[in-house]
Amino acid sequence: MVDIDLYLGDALQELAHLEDNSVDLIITSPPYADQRKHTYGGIHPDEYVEWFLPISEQLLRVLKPTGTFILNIKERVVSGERHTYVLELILAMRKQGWLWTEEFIWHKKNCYPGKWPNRFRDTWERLLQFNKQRQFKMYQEEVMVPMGDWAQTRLRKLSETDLRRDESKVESGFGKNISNWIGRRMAYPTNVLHMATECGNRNHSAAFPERLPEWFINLFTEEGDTVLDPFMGSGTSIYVAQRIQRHAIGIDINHDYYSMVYEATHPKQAFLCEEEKTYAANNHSKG
Amino acid sequence: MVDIDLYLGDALQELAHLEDNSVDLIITSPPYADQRKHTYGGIHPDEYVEWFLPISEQLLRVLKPTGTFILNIKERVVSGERHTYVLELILAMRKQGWLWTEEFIWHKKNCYPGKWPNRFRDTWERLLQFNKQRQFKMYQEEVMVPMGDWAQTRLRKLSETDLRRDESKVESGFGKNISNWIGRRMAYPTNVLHMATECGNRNHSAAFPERLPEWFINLFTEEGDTVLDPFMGSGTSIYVAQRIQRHAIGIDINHDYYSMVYEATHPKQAFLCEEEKTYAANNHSKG
DNA sequence: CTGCACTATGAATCGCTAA
DNA sequence: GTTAGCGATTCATAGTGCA
Repeated sequence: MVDIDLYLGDALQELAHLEDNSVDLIITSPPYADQRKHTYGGIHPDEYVEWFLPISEQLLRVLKPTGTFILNIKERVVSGERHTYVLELILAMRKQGWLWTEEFIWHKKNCYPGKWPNRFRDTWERLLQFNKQRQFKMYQEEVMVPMGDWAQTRLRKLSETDLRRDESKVESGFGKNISNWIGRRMAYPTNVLHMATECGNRNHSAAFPERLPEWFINLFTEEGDTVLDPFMGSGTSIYVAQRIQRHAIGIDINHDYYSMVYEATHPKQAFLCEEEKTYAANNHSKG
Repeated sequence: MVDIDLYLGDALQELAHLEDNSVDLIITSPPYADQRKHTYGGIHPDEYVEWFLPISEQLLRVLKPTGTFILNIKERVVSGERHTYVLELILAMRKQGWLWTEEFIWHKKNCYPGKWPNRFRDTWERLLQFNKQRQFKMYQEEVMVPMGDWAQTRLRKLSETDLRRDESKVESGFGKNISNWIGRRMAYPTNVLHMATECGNRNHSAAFPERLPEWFINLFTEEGDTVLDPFMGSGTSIYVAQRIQRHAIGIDINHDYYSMVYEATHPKQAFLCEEEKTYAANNHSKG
């Protein structure tokens, strides 16, 4: 069984314990900005960038050159406006040395109902992808999705246009190198992720559903790679990382969260010491 | 029939002809950076903000205090990174006096295919909502969508094909026969819009499908209100505005586009002079 | 009018090579 | 060095025509 390292404490301080260039994937959902001063994790919107930059500097240090940082974030509405701290954060992180490679959209399908006089329900969040360099590890085949039904009839006989487009040098498009398409059942996904928010978890509200970190962990890491979540909360990404055989590192300042994740990820430790290989093999079908 | 004002020329110069506080809704899709070079000359990503700010200043001037500005835009990839001109534009427009009220996501279900070593297909674009003040006109009831339960049971009785065809209807409420759903259980939509790009239309490529401007025009204006598109292109928003009885103002620098939109929006002018009411009524089924 | 097959096409990006 | 051009790669949808 792969290791799990859990740290109880402030993200900035605990990150100092990690070595340079040691993490393959950072995926986290930091505490959202909050105007209430004294709630857990609440950072005032106007101070958000200032608060996060030292942390992202540490993250830049611990991430391998080929690694990826996925930041789940969404700006709050303040005084009827979307606050700009996320935009400013992206610009500031670029100055820090990060590359803003991509922005995925998480479309939350079963978002809670609600109505406001001049605003609809907010059913999406940003999943910002940052990298240290243009070349990074990505295992696209691990997250392929079934093609639409259209493919069955469509690929049986390519249309006139499909063939013509192949000949035409100007128009690019479907039909080039048709051999690639014979028997193709799966397609590459897009940068929009449709996932319902988790509602089955009774005891705690997870930041995101398991499928979300699972998707990114499969996309950006191999078995045995290291996944870091510096704001693990209820530990969804840590738990998923363990399940699919990644080395997980989790940090949280809240003792209840820390204990809960520790318990969940260290079940029957003594028993498993001798049986880890077997356990790991059997556990594969669980995903 | 409501008026249509078309201007042939540069957006910045033609906007000067419009009066202060005279427009209820601005909806436009300006040329993206380095895109559409043949018609708009192509704006370099690094100069995009600088190029757009004088235009947005004019837009701020002509928009009514209760009006809304919807800006359709997406940053392109430059050297493996998402360029930051859109983020910078939002920050700069706020300094200009705009409020960044909301960001809708347009999920383009049929995006262009493609595969790259470190990137998936880009299936979404931003629809930035800007306002002059916190209180603006919004007619939320005009864009309600059928609710889950009822839609599910109703659709289950339909054939496989119908089900597939109507999926978009259920998700987004942008179905054509939306009137059939009125009186059923309706819900307010979200800030994620699921719509395919237009694909059947030969001869001209529209920036967005008709249902997109239609949705925003219904949401932010009443009959007789004024809708402005300073980069009308093939005129989708102008045409829709006319169809649903809004006063439309369109600007484009390209003579072919101008002529095409003029022809399309001024059919059989002489005949219609006497029969405009009848024509308008009959024309409803055209959509 | 419905069901089905067929067709056209959409704001793309990367890496290599030539100038 | 720097840029510009071009080949290679890749899906999903709506409209049309016809039985």
